[in-house]
Amino acid sequence: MEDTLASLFSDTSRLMRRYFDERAREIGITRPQWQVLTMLNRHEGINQGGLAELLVVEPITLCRMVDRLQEAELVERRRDPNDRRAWLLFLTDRARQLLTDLKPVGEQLVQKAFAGLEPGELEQLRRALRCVRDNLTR
Amino acid sequence: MEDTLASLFSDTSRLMRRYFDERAREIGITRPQWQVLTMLNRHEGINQGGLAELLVVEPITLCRMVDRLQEAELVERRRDPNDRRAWLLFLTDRARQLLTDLKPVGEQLVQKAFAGLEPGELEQLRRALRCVRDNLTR
DNA sequence: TAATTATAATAAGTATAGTTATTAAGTGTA
DNA sequence: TACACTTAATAACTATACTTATTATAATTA
Repeated sequence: MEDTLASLFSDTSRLMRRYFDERAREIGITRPQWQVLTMLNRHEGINQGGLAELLVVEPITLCRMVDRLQEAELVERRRDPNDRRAWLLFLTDRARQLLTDLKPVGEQLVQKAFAGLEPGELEQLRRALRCVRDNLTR
Repeated sequence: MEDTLASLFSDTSRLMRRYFDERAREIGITRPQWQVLTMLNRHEGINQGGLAELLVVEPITLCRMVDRLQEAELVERRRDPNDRRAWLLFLTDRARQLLTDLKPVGEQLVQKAFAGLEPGELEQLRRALRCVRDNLTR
């Protein structure tokens, strides 16, 4: 089996999602939702378009995720006083508690996924991935 | 911005999918469908469970994809004469033509994604990804 | 100022990917 | 042989992610 880079990429990312989701489910959240909350935690008050861009996702995708997160009382939409088209996004207290609970799950995933790789190899991996991301970002 | 490995992984794989899908659409196929056909090309006559395992996907996911591929006359299901529960999968001539048309798309994606990385770096990247995959495979 | 263009959000529709549960058919064992 | 167990496929449901198209509002330009 030749293990092309492309197939290695899709396999590893699917496996990471699967691992995280299995553990996050009992806490009541999915990995993409957790990514939204994490990013929002660092940029509270951002609007949907801006958050979509940070997450490298289409605006409609984020819109639907915010719908569900709002329904779950994890995210609050407030009107932007300066732009009546836009919503500003905020975490609820419940979301902050969830993030605290999920921190060890994320850490364990990273530990398990990258076990056996030296710090230098990890740094090289990070550099290669950044390069790929920049090559494909338009 | 810290660029965690986990977020770099999900960003790069999403960007790769996006790039491929944009170009494959006019040919009338999605990236996961193309992966199914490619794998099937190497393992014609395999059953659905076996193909799902090769693709690191749940059987139900593959089942639905084969439904659509069959509808598009790209895949043919034939009964396994030795196991009446199972289907054996075969490519149609239309699928073979598609694969020929898509080959340069895949090659261009790889070229664009990994531009600027030395052969040694690519080999190291492949090794790291294999390690991650094996760490997470159960 | 009026018309045009751009932007923010979202609707409708489809594909992928997972969950649990079900059906049908093999396999093994008492 | 009869029963339990396993396996192959799939149904129903949900979440993510994309497409094109629409609505409302802002910004720009003629």
